[in-house]
Amino acid sequence: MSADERRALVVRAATTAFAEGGYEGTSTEDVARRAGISQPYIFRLFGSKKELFVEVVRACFRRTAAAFERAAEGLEGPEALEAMGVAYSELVKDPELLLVEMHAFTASVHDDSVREVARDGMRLIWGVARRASGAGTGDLQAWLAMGMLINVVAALGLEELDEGWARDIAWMPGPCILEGPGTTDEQRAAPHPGRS
Amino acid sequence: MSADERRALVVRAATTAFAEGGYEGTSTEDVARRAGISQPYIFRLFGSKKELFVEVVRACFRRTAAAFERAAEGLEGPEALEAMGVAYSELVKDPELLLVEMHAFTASVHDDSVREVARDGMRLIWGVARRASGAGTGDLQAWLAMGMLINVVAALGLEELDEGWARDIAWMPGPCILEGPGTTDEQRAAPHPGRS
DNA sequence: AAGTTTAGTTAGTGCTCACTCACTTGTCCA
DNA sequence: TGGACAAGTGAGTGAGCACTAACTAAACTT
Repeated sequence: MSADERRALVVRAATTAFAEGGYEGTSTEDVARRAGISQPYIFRLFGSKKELFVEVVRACFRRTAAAFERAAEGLEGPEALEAMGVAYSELVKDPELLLVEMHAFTASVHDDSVREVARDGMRLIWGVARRASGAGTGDLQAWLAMGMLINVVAALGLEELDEGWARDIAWMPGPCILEGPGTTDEQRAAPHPGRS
Repeated sequence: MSADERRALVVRAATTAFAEGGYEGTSTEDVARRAGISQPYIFRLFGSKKELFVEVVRACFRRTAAAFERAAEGLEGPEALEAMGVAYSELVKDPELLLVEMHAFTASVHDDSVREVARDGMRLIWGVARRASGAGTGDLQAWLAMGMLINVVAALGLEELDEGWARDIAWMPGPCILEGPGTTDEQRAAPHPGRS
Protein backbone atom coordinates (compact mmCIF):
# COMPACT_ATOMS: atom_id res chain seq x y z
CA MET A 1 0.00 0.00 0.00
CA SER A 2 1.32 3.44 -0.86
CA ALA A 3 2.13 5.84 1.94
CA ASP A 4 -0.64 8.16 0.87
CA GLU A 5 -3.27 5.46 0.90
CA ARG A 6 -1.99 4.36 4.28
CA ARG A 7 -2.12 7.90 5.57
CA ALA A 8 -5.74 8.26 4.53
CA LEU A 9 -6.56 4.99 6.23
CA VAL A 10 -4.84 6.08 9.42
CA VAL A 11 -6.67 9.40 9.39
CA ARG A 12 -9.95 7.53 9.24
CA ALA A 13 -9.01 5.28 12.14
CA ALA A 14 -7.67 8.21 14.12
CA THR A 15 -10.89 10.12 13.56
CA THR A 16 -12.83 7.43 15.38
CA ALA A 17 -10.27 7.25 18.14
CA PHE A 18 -10.00 11.00 18.69
CA ALA A 19 -13.76 11.39 18.54
CA GLU A 20 -14.02 9.18 21.60
CA GLY A 21 -11.05 10.28 23.63
CA GLY A 22 -10.04 13.69 22.39
CA TYR A 23 -6.43 14.64 21.77
CA GLU A 24 -4.95 14.01 25.21
CA GLY A 25 -7.19 11.08 25.94
CA THR A 26 -6.13 9.04 22.93
CA SER A 27 -2.82 7.22 22.63
CA THR A 28 -0.97 6.68 19.41
CA GLU A 29 -0.88 3.03 20.40
CA ASP A 30 -4.66 2.98 20.23
CA VAL A 31 -4.74 4.67 16.85
CA ALA A 32 -2.18 2.24 15.50
CA ARG A 33 -4.15 -0.76 16.71
CA ARG A 34 -7.29 0.49 15.00
CA ALA A 35 -5.42 1.22 11.80
CA GLY A 36 -3.73 -2.18 11.87
CA ILE A 37 -0.18 -0.89 11.78
CA SER A 38 2.68 -0.65 14.23
CA GLN A 39 2.69 2.35 16.51
CA PRO A 40 6.05 3.82 15.44
CA TYR A 41 4.89 3.89 11.84
CA ILE A 42 2.49 6.65 12.76
CA PHE A 43 5.46 8.88 13.42
CA ARG A 44 6.92 7.96 10.06
CA LEU A 45 3.70 8.99 8.39
CA PHE A 46 2.79 12.08 10.37
CA GLY A 47 5.84 13.23 12.29
CA SER A 48 4.08 13.70 15.59
CA LYS A 49 0.83 12.97 17.34
CA LYS A 50 -0.23 16.59 17.09
CA GLU A 51 0.29 16.72 13.35
CA LEU A 52 -1.88 13.64 13.02
CA PHE A 53 -4.56 15.30 15.11
CA VAL A 54 -4.42 18.45 13.05
CA GLU A 55 -4.79 16.38 9.91
CA VAL A 56 -7.78 14.60 11.38
CA VAL A 57 -9.45 17.86 12.35
CA ARG A 58 -8.83 19.35 8.95
CA ALA A 59 -10.35 16.31 7.27
CA CYS A 60 -13.41 16.47 9.52
CA PHE A 61 -14.15 20.07 8.69
CA ARG A 62 -13.63 19.38 5.01
CA ARG A 63 -16.00 16.44 5.09
CA THR A 64 -18.58 18.52 6.90
CA ALA A 65 -18.27 21.36 4.42
CA ALA A 66 -18.42 18.92 1.53
CA ALA A 67 -21.62 17.43 2.91
CA PHE A 68 -23.12 20.91 3.08
CA GLU A 69 -22.06 21.75 -0.42
CA ARG A 70 -23.43 18.50 -1.78
CA ALA A 71 -26.70 19.07 0.04
CA ALA A 72 -27.16 22.60 -1.20
CA GLU A 73 -26.28 21.81 -4.79
CA GLY A 74 -28.77 23.36 -7.15
CA LEU A 75 -30.65 25.12 -4.37
CA GLU A 76 -30.71 28.68 -3.20
CA GLY A 77 -31.75 30.80 -0.26
CA PRO A 78 -33.79 29.23 2.53
CA GLU A 79 -34.07 25.94 0.66
CA ALA A 80 -30.30 25.66 0.64
CA LEU A 81 -30.11 26.37 4.37
CA GLU A 82 -32.77 23.78 5.01
CA ALA A 83 -30.99 21.21 2.90
CA MET A 84 -27.79 21.85 4.79
CA GLY A 85 -29.69 21.38 8.02
CA VAL A 86 -30.86 18.00 6.82
CA ALA A 87 -27.30 17.17 5.85
CA TYR A 88 -26.20 18.05 9.35
CA SER A 89 -28.78 15.70 10.74
CA GLU A 90 -27.27 12.96 8.63
CA LEU A 91 -23.90 13.69 10.15
CA VAL A 92 -25.33 13.45 13.65
CA LYS A 93 -26.31 9.85 13.04
CA ASP A 94 -22.62 9.04 13.14
CA PRO A 95 -21.31 11.83 15.33
CA GLU A 96 -17.60 11.21 14.74
CA LEU A 97 -17.12 14.37 12.76
CA LEU A 98 -18.96 16.58 15.18
CA LEU A 99 -17.17 15.18 18.18
CA VAL A 100 -13.77 15.69 16.63
CA GLU A 101 -14.73 19.25 15.84
CA MET A 102 -15.78 19.82 19.44
CA HIS A 103 -12.54 18.33 20.68
CA ALA A 104 -10.75 20.67 18.32
CA PHE A 105 -12.57 23.64 19.84
CA THR A 106 -11.55 22.78 23.36
CA ALA A 107 -8.03 21.81 22.37
CA SER A 108 -7.76 25.21 20.68
CA VAL A 109 -7.60 26.83 24.07
CA HIS A 110 -4.07 25.73 24.79
CA ASP A 111 -2.66 24.87 21.40
CA ASP A 112 -1.96 27.30 18.61
CA SER A 113 -1.77 24.87 15.71
CA VAL A 114 -5.07 23.28 16.66
CA ARG A 115 -6.67 26.67 17.03
CA GLU A 116 -5.47 27.58 13.59
CA VAL A 117 -6.98 24.54 11.92
CA ALA A 118 -10.19 24.93 13.90
CA ARG A 119 -10.48 28.53 12.80
CA ASP A 120 -9.83 27.45 9.23
CA GLY A 121 -12.61 24.93 9.58
CA MET A 122 -15.11 27.44 10.85
CA ARG A 123 -14.14 29.86 8.12
CA LEU A 124 -14.68 27.13 5.56
CA ILE A 125 -18.10 26.14 6.88
CA TRP A 126 -19.21 29.71 7.28
CA GLY A 127 -18.13 30.47 3.74
CA VAL A 128 -19.86 27.46 2.26
CA ALA A 129 -23.08 28.19 4.12
CA ARG A 130 -23.02 31.82 3.16
CA ARG A 131 -22.24 31.21 -0.47
CA ALA A 132 -24.68 28.35 -0.90
CA SER A 133 -27.59 29.96 0.88
CA GLY A 134 -27.08 33.61 0.24
CA ALA A 135 -28.68 34.13 3.63
CA GLY A 136 -28.08 37.15 5.82
CA THR A 137 -25.60 37.19 8.67
CA GLY A 138 -28.33 36.90 11.28
CA ASP A 139 -29.84 33.82 9.67
CA LEU A 140 -26.49 32.19 9.24
CA GLN A 141 -25.57 32.90 12.81
CA ALA A 142 -28.75 31.34 14.12
CA TRP A 143 -28.20 28.37 11.84
CA LEU A 144 -24.63 27.93 13.02
CA ALA A 145 -25.64 28.37 16.64
CA MET A 146 -28.20 25.62 16.29
CA GLY A 147 -25.45 23.44 14.89
CA MET A 148 -23.34 24.04 17.97
CA LEU A 149 -26.30 23.11 20.14
CA ILE A 150 -26.72 19.92 18.15
CA ASN A 151 -23.09 19.11 18.86
CA VAL A 152 -23.73 19.40 22.58
CA VAL A 153 -26.87 17.32 22.30
CA ALA A 154 -24.85 14.65 20.54
CA ALA A 155 -22.06 14.72 23.10
CA LEU A 156 -24.46 14.40 26.01
CA GLY A 157 -26.61 11.85 24.24
CA LEU A 158 -29.74 13.83 25.03
CA GLU A 159 -31.78 12.22 22.25
CA GLU A 160 -31.75 8.93 24.05
CA LEU A 161 -32.60 10.52 27.37
CA ASP A 162 -36.24 10.16 28.27
CA GLU A 163 -36.74 13.35 30.25
CA GLY A 164 -38.78 16.42 29.48
CA TRP A 165 -36.05 19.01 29.49
CA ALA A 166 -33.79 16.84 27.34
CA ARG A 167 -36.55 16.32 24.84
CA ASP A 168 -37.23 20.05 24.79
CA ILE A 169 -33.62 20.81 24.02
CA ALA A 170 -33.08 17.97 21.59
CA TRP A 171 -36.42 17.66 19.92
CA MET A 172 -36.08 20.27 17.27
CA PRO A 173 -32.45 19.82 16.37
CA GLY A 174 -32.66 16.06 16.60
CA PRO A 175 -35.64 14.11 15.39
CA CYS A 176 -37.45 17.12 14.07
CA ILE A 177 -34.77 18.07 11.66
CA LEU A 178 -34.16 14.45 11.06
CA GLU A 179 -37.67 13.37 10.29
CA GLY A 180 -39.75 16.51 10.04
CA PRO A 181 -40.81 17.07 6.46
CA GLY A 182 -41.25 20.78 6.08
CA THR A 183 -41.59 22.45 9.42
CA THR A 184 -37.94 22.10 10.19
CA ASP A 185 -36.46 25.10 8.60
CA GLU A 186 -39.05 27.58 9.66
CA GLN A 187 -38.60 26.41 13.20
CA ARG A 188 -34.88 26.75 13.33
CA ALA A 189 -34.64 29.86 11.26
CA ALA A 190 -37.39 31.58 13.21
CA PRO A 191 -37.83 29.71 16.44
CA HIS A 192 -39.59 32.73 17.75
CA PRO A 193 -43.23 31.66 17.63
CA GLY A 194 -42.18 28.71 19.73
CA ARG A 195 -44.34 25.84 20.67
CA SER A 196 -43.95 26.58 24.37
CA MET B 1 -7.53 25.87 57.44
CA SER B 2 -10.43 23.47 57.59
CA ALA B 3 -10.69 20.72 55.02
CA ASP B 4 -13.85 22.24 53.58
CA GLU B 5 -12.30 25.65 53.10
CA ARG B 6 -9.31 23.99 51.52
CA ARG B 7 -11.54 21.99 49.22
CA ALA B 8 -13.27 25.12 48.00
CA LEU B 9 -9.92 26.75 47.38
CA VAL B 10 -8.68 23.74 45.44
CA VAL B 11 -11.84 23.68 43.33
CA ARG B 12 -11.21 27.28 42.36
CA ALA B 13 -7.62 26.60 41.40
CA ALA B 14 -8.60 23.45 39.55
CA THR B 15 -11.23 25.35 37.60
CA THR B 16 -8.55 27.57 36.12
CA ALA B 17 -6.31 24.62 35.39
CA PHE B 18 -8.98 22.44 33.80
CA ALA B 19 -10.29 25.37 31.78
CA GLU B 20 -6.94 25.57 30.04
CA GLY B 21 -6.03 21.94 29.68
CA GLY B 22 -9.21 19.92 29.98
CA TYR B 23 -9.41 16.77 32.03
CA GLU B 24 -6.73 14.68 30.39
CA GLY B 25 -4.51 17.63 29.66
CA THR B 26 -4.20 18.78 33.26
CA SER B 27 -2.06 17.07 35.88
CA THR B 28 -2.89 16.92 39.55
CA GLU B 29 0.60 18.25 40.11
CA ASP B 30 -0.37 21.38 38.24
CA VAL B 31 -3.56 21.80 40.22
CA ALA B 32 -1.67 21.34 43.47
CA ARG B 33 0.90 23.94 42.56
CA ARG B 34 -1.79 26.48 41.76
CA ALA B 35 -3.63 25.71 44.97
CA GLY B 36 -0.44 25.95 47.00
CA ILE B 37 -0.67 22.48 48.50
CA SER B 38 1.16 19.22 48.03
CA GLN B 39 -0.03 16.97 45.25
CA PRO B 40 -0.93 13.95 47.41
CA TYR B 41 -3.24 16.08 49.51
CA ILE B 42 -5.56 16.41 46.53
CA PHE B 43 -6.26 12.71 46.84
CA ARG B 44 -6.96 13.12 50.53
CA LEU B 45 -9.47 15.81 49.75
CA PHE B 46 -11.15 14.41 46.64
CA GLY B 47 -10.30 10.74 46.39
CA SER B 48 -9.38 10.80 42.73
CA LYS B 49 -8.65 13.19 39.90
CA LYS B 50 -11.97 12.41 38.29
CA GLU B 51 -13.95 13.24 41.42
CA LEU B 52 -12.17 16.56 41.57
CA PHE B 53 -13.03 17.24 37.96
CA VAL B 54 -16.67 16.33 38.53
CA GLU B 55 -16.74 18.70 41.48
CA VAL B 56 -15.25 21.46 39.37
CA VAL B 57 -17.78 20.94 36.60
CA ARG B 58 -20.66 20.91 39.03
CA ALA B 59 -19.46 24.16 40.58
CA CYS B 60 -19.13 25.79 37.17
CA PHE B 61 -22.68 24.98 36.15
CA ARG B 62 -23.95 26.17 39.50
CA ARG B 63 -22.10 29.42 39.21
CA THR B 64 -23.44 29.92 35.70
CA ALA B 65 -26.99 29.19 36.78
CA ALA B 66 -26.60 31.47 39.78
CA ALA B 67 -25.42 34.28 37.53
CA PHE B 68 -28.51 33.81 35.37
CA GLU B 69 -30.80 33.78 38.34
CA ARG B 70 -29.23 36.90 39.77
CA ALA B 71 -29.52 38.65 36.42
CA ALA B 72 -33.16 37.78 35.92
CA GLU B 73 -34.20 38.69 39.42
CA GLY B 74 -37.33 40.81 39.38
CA LEU B 75 -37.71 40.52 35.60
CA GLU B 76 -39.99 38.46 33.43
CA GLY B 77 -40.42 37.29 29.87
CA PRO B 78 -38.15 38.73 27.17
CA GLU B 79 -36.55 41.15 29.61
CA ALA B 80 -35.43 38.23 31.73
CA LEU B 81 -33.96 36.44 28.72
CA GLU B 82 -32.17 39.59 27.68
CA ALA B 83 -30.78 40.10 31.17
CA MET B 84 -29.51 36.55 31.20
CA GLY B 85 -27.88 37.19 27.86
CA VAL B 86 -26.07 40.15 29.33
CA ALA B 87 -25.04 38.00 32.28
CA TYR B 88 -23.62 35.48 29.85
CA SER B 89 -21.59 38.18 28.21
CA GLU B 90 -20.15 39.02 31.60
CA LEU B 91 -19.10 35.41 31.99
CA VAL B 92 -17.38 35.46 28.62
CA LYS B 93 -15.03 38.15 29.83
CA ASP B 94 -13.44 35.53 32.02
CA PRO B 95 -14.20 32.37 30.09
CA GLU B 96 -13.11 29.88 32.73
CA LEU B 97 -16.60 28.67 33.41
CA LEU B 98 -17.57 28.29 29.78
CA LEU B 99 -14.38 26.46 28.92
CA VAL B 100 -14.80 24.00 31.75
CA GLU B 101 -18.33 23.38 30.59
CA MET B 102 -17.13 22.72 27.07
CA HIS B 103 -14.48 20.36 28.35
CA ALA B 104 -17.20 18.61 30.30
CA PHE B 105 -19.25 18.17 27.13
CA THR B 106 -16.42 16.54 25.26
CA ALA B 107 -15.32 14.46 28.23
CA SER B 108 -18.90 13.23 28.50
CA VAL B 109 -18.37 11.16 25.41
CA HIS B 110 -16.24 8.57 27.12
CA ASP B 111 -17.00 9.01 30.78
CA ASP B 112 -20.29 8.26 32.47
CA SER B 113 -19.81 10.26 35.64
CA VAL B 114 -18.82 13.35 33.71
CA ARG B 115 -21.77 12.91 31.39
CA GLU B 116 -24.05 12.72 34.36
CA VAL B 117 -22.83 15.94 35.91
CA ALA B 118 -22.87 17.68 32.53
CA ARG B 119 -26.45 16.60 31.97
CA ASP B 120 -27.31 17.82 35.46
CA GLY B 121 -25.75 21.13 34.58
CA MET B 122 -27.74 21.54 31.40
CA ARG B 123 -30.91 20.56 33.16
CA LEU B 124 -30.19 23.16 35.80
CA ILE B 125 -29.51 25.95 33.32
CA TRP B 126 -32.46 25.03 31.17
CA GLY B 127 -34.71 25.03 34.20
CA VAL B 128 -33.49 28.36 35.48
CA ALA B 129 -33.86 29.99 32.07
CA ARG B 130 -37.31 28.54 31.58
CA ARG B 131 -38.54 29.47 35.02
CA ALA B 132 -37.05 32.95 35.04
CA SER B 133 -38.10 33.94 31.55
CA GLY B 134 -41.30 32.01 31.06
CA ALA B 135 -40.28 31.87 27.41
CA GLY B 136 -41.42 29.21 24.99
CA THR B 137 -39.32 26.20 24.08
CA GLY B 138 -38.37 27.64 20.73
CA ASP B 139 -37.11 30.88 22.23
CA LEU B 140 -35.21 29.08 24.91
CA GLN B 141 -33.65 26.77 22.39
CA ALA B 142 -32.46 29.63 20.23
CA TRP B 143 -31.15 31.37 23.31
CA LEU B 144 -29.27 28.28 24.45
CA ALA B 145 -27.95 27.63 20.97
CA MET B 146 -26.54 31.13 20.84
CA GLY B 147 -24.86 30.41 24.14
CA MET B 148 -23.17 27.36 22.68
CA LEU B 149 -21.99 29.45 19.75
CA ILE B 150 -20.57 31.98 22.17
CA ASN B 151 -18.64 29.18 23.83
CA VAL B 152 -17.06 28.27 20.52
CA VAL B 153 -16.30 31.90 19.79
CA ALA B 154 -14.58 32.13 23.16
CA ALA B 155 -12.60 28.94 22.64
CA LEU B 156 -11.37 30.03 19.23
CA GLY B 157 -10.77 33.60 20.32
CA LEU B 158 -12.72 34.92 17.35
CA GLU B 159 -13.39 38.29 18.96
CA GLU B 160 -9.75 39.19 18.73
CA LEU B 161 -9.49 37.98 15.15
CA ASP B 162 -9.60 40.78 12.65
CA GLU B 163 -11.26 39.00 9.75
CA GLY B 164 -14.65 39.47 8.20
CA TRP B 165 -16.11 36.04 8.77
CA ALA B 166 -14.93 35.98 12.37
CA ARG B 167 -16.51 39.33 13.00
CA ASP B 168 -19.72 38.12 11.39
CA ILE B 169 -19.86 35.11 13.65
CA ALA B 170 -18.74 36.86 16.80
CA TRP B 171 -20.23 40.28 16.39
CA MET B 172 -23.69 39.68 17.69
CA PRO B 173 -22.90 37.29 20.50
CA GLY B 174 -19.90 39.27 21.57
CA PRO B 175 -19.86 43.04 21.52
CA CYS B 176 -23.47 43.37 20.46
CA ILE B 177 -24.88 41.56 23.41
CA LEU B 178 -22.21 43.18 25.48
CA GLU B 179 -22.78 46.75 24.48
CA GLY B 180 -25.94 46.85 22.44
CA PRO B 181 -28.66 48.62 24.36
CA GLY B 182 -31.96 47.29 23.07
CA THR B 183 -31.56 45.59 19.76
CA THR B 184 -29.84 42.61 21.26
CA ASP B 185 -32.73 40.53 22.33
CA GLU B 186 -34.82 40.95 19.23
CA GLN B 187 -31.85 39.95 17.17
CA ARG B 188 -31.04 36.79 18.99
CA ALA B 189 -34.60 35.77 19.68
CA ALA B 190 -35.69 36.38 16.11
CA PRO B 191 -32.60 36.55 13.99
CA HIS B 192 -34.80 35.90 11.00
CA PRO B 193 -35.11 39.37 9.53
CA GLY B 194 -31.35 39.36 9.50
CA ARG B 195 -29.20 42.35 8.86
CA SER B 196 -27.53 40.68 5.91
C1' DA C 1 23.25 -8.76 -10.28
C1' DA C 2 23.88 -4.67 -7.44
C1' DG C 3 22.14 -0.47 -5.54
C1' DT C 4 18.41 2.49 -4.14
C1' DT C 5 14.09 3.60 -2.55
C1' DT C 6 9.75 2.58 -0.13
C1' DA C 7 6.87 0.28 3.32
C1' DG C 8 6.99 -1.44 7.58
C1' DT C 9 8.64 -3.68 12.17
C1' DT C 10 10.96 -4.82 16.90
C1' DA C 11 12.82 -3.36 20.76
C1' DG C 12 13.64 -0.06 23.42
C1' DT C 13 14.17 4.96 26.31
C1' DG C 14 13.26 8.48 29.22
C1' DC C 15 9.64 10.93 31.07
C1' DT C 16 5.23 12.01 33.16
C1' DC C 17 1.47 10.85 35.78
C1' DA C 18 -2.16 9.16 39.15
C1' DC C 19 -2.00 7.32 43.25
C1' DT C 20 0.06 5.28 47.97
C1' DC C 21 2.44 4.97 52.43
C1' DA C 22 4.47 6.34 56.23
C1' DC C 23 5.36 10.16 58.59
C1' DT C 24 4.98 15.03 61.10
C1' DT C 25 2.83 18.86 63.25
C1' DG C 26 -0.57 21.22 65.65
C1' DT C 27 -4.91 21.41 68.40
C1' DC C 28 -8.41 20.16 71.45
C1' DC C 29 -9.88 17.80 75.48
C1' DA C 30 -9.73 14.62 79.68
C1' DT D 1 0.55 15.27 80.76
C1' DG D 2 -0.99 12.43 77.36
C1' DG D 3 -3.74 10.82 73.74
C1' DA D 4 -6.92 11.17 69.96
C1' DC D 5 -7.80 13.45 65.80
C1' DA D 6 -7.38 16.57 61.87
C1' DA D 7 -4.34 18.93 58.47
C1' DG D 8 -0.69 18.31 55.62
C1' DT D 9 3.87 16.51 53.52
C1' DG D 10 8.14 13.76 51.39
C1' DA D 11 9.47 10.12 49.07
C1' DG D 12 8.35 6.86 46.27
C1' DT D 13 6.02 3.26 42.56
C1' DG D 14 4.36 1.12 38.66
C1' DA D 15 2.17 1.89 34.56
C1' DG D 16 1.57 4.28 30.27
C1' DC D 17 3.10 7.43 27.00
C1' DA D 18 5.35 9.92 22.80
C1' DC D 19 9.00 9.22 20.31
C1' DT D 20 13.67 6.96 18.43
C1' DA D 21 17.16 3.78 16.48
C1' DA D 22 18.19 0.17 14.04
C1' DC D 23 16.69 -3.17 11.33
C1' DT D 24 14.03 -6.23 7.38
C1' DA D 25 11.82 -7.10 3.06
C1' DA D 26 10.08 -6.25 -1.10
C1' DA D 27 9.91 -3.57 -5.45
C1' DC D 28 12.05 -0.73 -8.79
C1' DT D 29 16.23 0.96 -11.50
C1' DT D 30 20.26 0.52 -14.11
